[in-house]
Amino acid sequence: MLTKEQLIEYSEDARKNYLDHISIDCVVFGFHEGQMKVLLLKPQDEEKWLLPGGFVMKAEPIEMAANRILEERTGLDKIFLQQFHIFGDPDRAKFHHDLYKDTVPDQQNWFAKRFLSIGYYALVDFFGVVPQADQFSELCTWRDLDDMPGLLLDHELIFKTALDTLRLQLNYQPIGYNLMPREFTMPELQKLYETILDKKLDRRNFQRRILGFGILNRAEQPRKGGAHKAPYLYSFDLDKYQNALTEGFKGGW
Amino acid sequence: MLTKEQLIEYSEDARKNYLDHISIDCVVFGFHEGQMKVLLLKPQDEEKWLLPGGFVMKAEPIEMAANRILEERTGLDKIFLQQFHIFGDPDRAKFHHDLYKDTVPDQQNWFAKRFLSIGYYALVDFFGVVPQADQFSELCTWRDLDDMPGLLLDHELIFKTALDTLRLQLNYQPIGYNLMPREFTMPELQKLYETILDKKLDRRNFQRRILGFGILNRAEQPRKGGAHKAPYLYSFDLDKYQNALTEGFKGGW
DNA sequence: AACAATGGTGTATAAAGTACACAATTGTAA
DNA sequence: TTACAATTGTGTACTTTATACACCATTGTT
Repeated sequence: MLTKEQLIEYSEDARKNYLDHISIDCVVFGFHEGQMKVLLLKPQDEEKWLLPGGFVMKAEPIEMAANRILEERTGLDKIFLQQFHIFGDPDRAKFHHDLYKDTVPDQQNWFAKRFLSIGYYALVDFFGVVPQADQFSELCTWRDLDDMPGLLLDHELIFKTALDTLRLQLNYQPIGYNLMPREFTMPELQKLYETILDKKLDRRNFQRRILGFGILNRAEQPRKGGAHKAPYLYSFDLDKYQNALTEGFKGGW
Repeated sequence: MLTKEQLIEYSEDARKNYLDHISIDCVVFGFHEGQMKVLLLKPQDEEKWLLPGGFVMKAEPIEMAANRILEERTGLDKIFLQQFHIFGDPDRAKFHHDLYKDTVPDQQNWFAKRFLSIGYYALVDFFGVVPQADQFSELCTWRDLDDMPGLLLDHELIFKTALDTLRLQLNYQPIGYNLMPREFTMPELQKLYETILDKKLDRRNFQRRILGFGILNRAEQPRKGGAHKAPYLYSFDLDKYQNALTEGFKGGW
């Protein structure tokens, strides 16, 4: 929790630089060891957590704002971002207002405003991220999708909406380039799909379908060294992948 | 075009009642005589047209704002609305700013601000709508989808995005309840789909697919009186329709 | 050498999508 | 009255896609 003075200083700064009433919240997905991860912040002196978020500078395109905000949290630039919804309930963000309402007048508290929040989801390379807390938080870290803590404000809703959108996208767009390492095996990619969809897929049918999309290149050499049969390594054909992103697939899972 | 005084008065009013920096633009689709229609406004002294739009009151949920704005333009209440994107380019709405920049100082011109616009599309009953121009416009009327005039600002982009979204929704959601009269024939419904998708569909396969969704009731009596064979009349089963809206279909066209 | 675990490939079957044919009804023209 | 065009209802063969399941190959372990 900020001191009264810190809050007022932050507020003055924000009033100068940021658009009123607009915030951005991001659901950052990563994938590691067969687990879907979400980047979360733990505010100081709070039980519940928050999605990484921020504000839009007065002359900044919103997509650029989302990128800037996530670069601060992850160290990554040029993140794959997808705007998915705007959350505009008048009471969605009374939290910071209530927190300080007795000590700081609303005029001086940037957070006392009503905020509409633009929801972005991001797909990022787990290993590329160096989580970095912001000034309100004591912790910024990955959390497993099936071990999510409670979230403040309406961030549960934002998260859930992002996940639903991602699942829908899976039906008509390729997913994975931003989440997988450069080279990966078919079972690894399948695990990603299974994690996002939260259900088992048939190994053989998955392989046929994915290969049918025609966006993968198979490496000459299989991966050696592990136990069991050596699996082939695949990588995304970026040209065809980008094309599939724009054109879209048919059908559903 | 407003006079200087009108603009200043409007601006004072708006500053009091509306959220800064946020606007709403709506793409209202109707269907009549086998043609897809969009509700457009023709501003005074302008060649190009605009989508109906407005602002969000300080304590008003955004969905309610969209509803209020459209009620003013159409006379309809409880409109089927779908938020589909937020348009946030910093330069997207410099139009009204430029128009008055020499006569009204930015401080007094509500339109001189930067606006992020929330895009909603609406599906409405063509006959239920009584188009009503706003104070900036000389005309509010339906335009054919294939006879669209030029649009101001980024409204071409907003319109196009809405149409793309609608086409996508067609793949996994029922469409039609809000666009068709209570009773309609299968060829009439097919025409709606063909118009939205802008392509011919096979009559027999369309019928099978639509009936397969299980959201239609067939009336006892076919429609009499027309030339040619009397077609059956169908209506949507609202319960099943609503359920399909939530649950969604599979596959694509 | 047998075995468990994993991965690659194939095949039979079911479901869905596509293409097309034919019969029924109704108004119009000959 | 009859032939015809236009429109609608229904069926059927074919193709493509989805699903379920079987078999073999490779590698480390026992």
